[in-house]
Amino acid sequence: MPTGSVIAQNINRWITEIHNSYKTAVSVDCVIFGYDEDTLKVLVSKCDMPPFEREYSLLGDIVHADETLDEAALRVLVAKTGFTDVFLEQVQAFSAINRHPLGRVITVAYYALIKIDDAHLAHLEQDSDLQWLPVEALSSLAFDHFEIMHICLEKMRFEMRVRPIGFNLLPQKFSLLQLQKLYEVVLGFPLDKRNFRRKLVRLGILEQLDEIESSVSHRPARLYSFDEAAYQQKKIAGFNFDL
Amino acid sequence: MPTGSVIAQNINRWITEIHNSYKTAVSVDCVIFGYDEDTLKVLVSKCDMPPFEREYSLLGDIVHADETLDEAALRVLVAKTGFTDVFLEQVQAFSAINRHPLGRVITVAYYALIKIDDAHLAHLEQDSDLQWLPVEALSSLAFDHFEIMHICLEKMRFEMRVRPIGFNLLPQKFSLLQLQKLYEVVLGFPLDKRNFRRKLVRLGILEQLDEIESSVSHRPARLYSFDEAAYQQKKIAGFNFDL
DNA sequence: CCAAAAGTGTTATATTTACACCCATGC
DNA sequence: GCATGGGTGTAAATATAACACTTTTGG
Repeated sequence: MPTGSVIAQNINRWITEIHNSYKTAVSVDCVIFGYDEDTLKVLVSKCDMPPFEREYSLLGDIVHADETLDEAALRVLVAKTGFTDVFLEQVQAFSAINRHPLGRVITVAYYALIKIDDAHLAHLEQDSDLQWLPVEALSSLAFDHFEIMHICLEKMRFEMRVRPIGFNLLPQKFSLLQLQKLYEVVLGFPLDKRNFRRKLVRLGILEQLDEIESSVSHRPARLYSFDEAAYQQKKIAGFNFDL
Repeated sequence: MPTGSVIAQNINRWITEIHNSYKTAVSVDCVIFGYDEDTLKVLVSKCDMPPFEREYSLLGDIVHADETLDEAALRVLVAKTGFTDVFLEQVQAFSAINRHPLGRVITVAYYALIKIDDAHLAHLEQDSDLQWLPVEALSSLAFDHFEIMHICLEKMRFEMRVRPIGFNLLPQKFSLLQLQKLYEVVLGFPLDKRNFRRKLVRLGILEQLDEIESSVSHRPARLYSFDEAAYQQKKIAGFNFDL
């Protein structure tokens, strides 16, 4: 059992160490994925910090004293995209000592999934520094953001197979082939149409709507929506997407 | 395209924000799992910081200016356990604003898997503040460490089913029933002996040794070891433990 | 000879895969 | 009427799950 003075000594050591570490800043960076034109895209911003003026960077910011990491990530997302209905998931911290040119900045990466729609695109028009770039087209980003993007992409791909998060990239109402195409694009391999449909329908987490596609120049597809309530019920019994 | 002065302005804003955020410290906390006496245990330390003097805490420390998070976690682990051969995996950051009584401390949690052996236990004797406690027996820890432990436990359980990490908790040489028992204890449900053996052997990641158990009062079991090289080869072709 | 764990195969069931044609709509 | 994607079923192969007895060793 430590005596009182040992305790006081330990606390002093801690206070000293915490003060010493006050030269480390903490930030969040968001890898914001969207799906548009059968392509997986990332929202990036022109970088205004040397030596990366010619590069794009992820959207991020320093974490404020009065907010958690989740709150900071959501703040960045809302500020830049105007969205509040986003799927946001912490991935991991990046801490290479010289990853930031202005000093020690440890960053915590998140990935976000958002539905790209016309309202959103209109909102973006007002910020000419922001751009949706196809994931496949990216080969470098400012700082260590390319590595961060890549790791978040892998995590997202993995989780896509295990949890029903893909719906966050699609409109509320979608056809089964839209969904299949999304999986094919994100996972990077083709899926059998009949097997895919059977599997998804039998999972029981899709709600079949009394609605069909309109203004398509072929037989219109049935529309579905994700049944969150049904998923929550099934999740408890151990559940796997398994594609 | 931002002009030079806009860039300078932006950089100044960043520098200011980084300085403002210098009131946040970053720490690592390690959830160190060991397997002993058919029980999953966590290594904890008597807490010397009010108001948690009656509690145990995880092993952690402030991250130094010249080390990454991984390095800090490894440093903590080596300092406390004397081990260098450890499996260490980042889990996630915890950032509740008042999680630490001495100020804002954002912590990054790791879990570690180590082989508890006699040399290790002897090393521990010298630090009477350290203890191996059965995971099942824990109901509270200092700070938010119980929540951290719980989340790390869930992540470890999950990864145990997908990657061959369980071997890090066993001696180099083990019998199939030792391995099965480990899985049963960690996952929390019984496994069929014959199916388990068939599955593991057919995975092709175990090396059968020319050695058997000694000094057991029953028929001695064949010993195996984990074949890291074989695993690395198979992993590429997409691999799943699948228990 | 007894206790204790080692070791071993088969069958039924469920899951996964592969595969091809007719249907409804807009132009 | 034609181009386009919508929608449907079956059979073979594979994986999983359930289950009981004989063997070997130490004491």
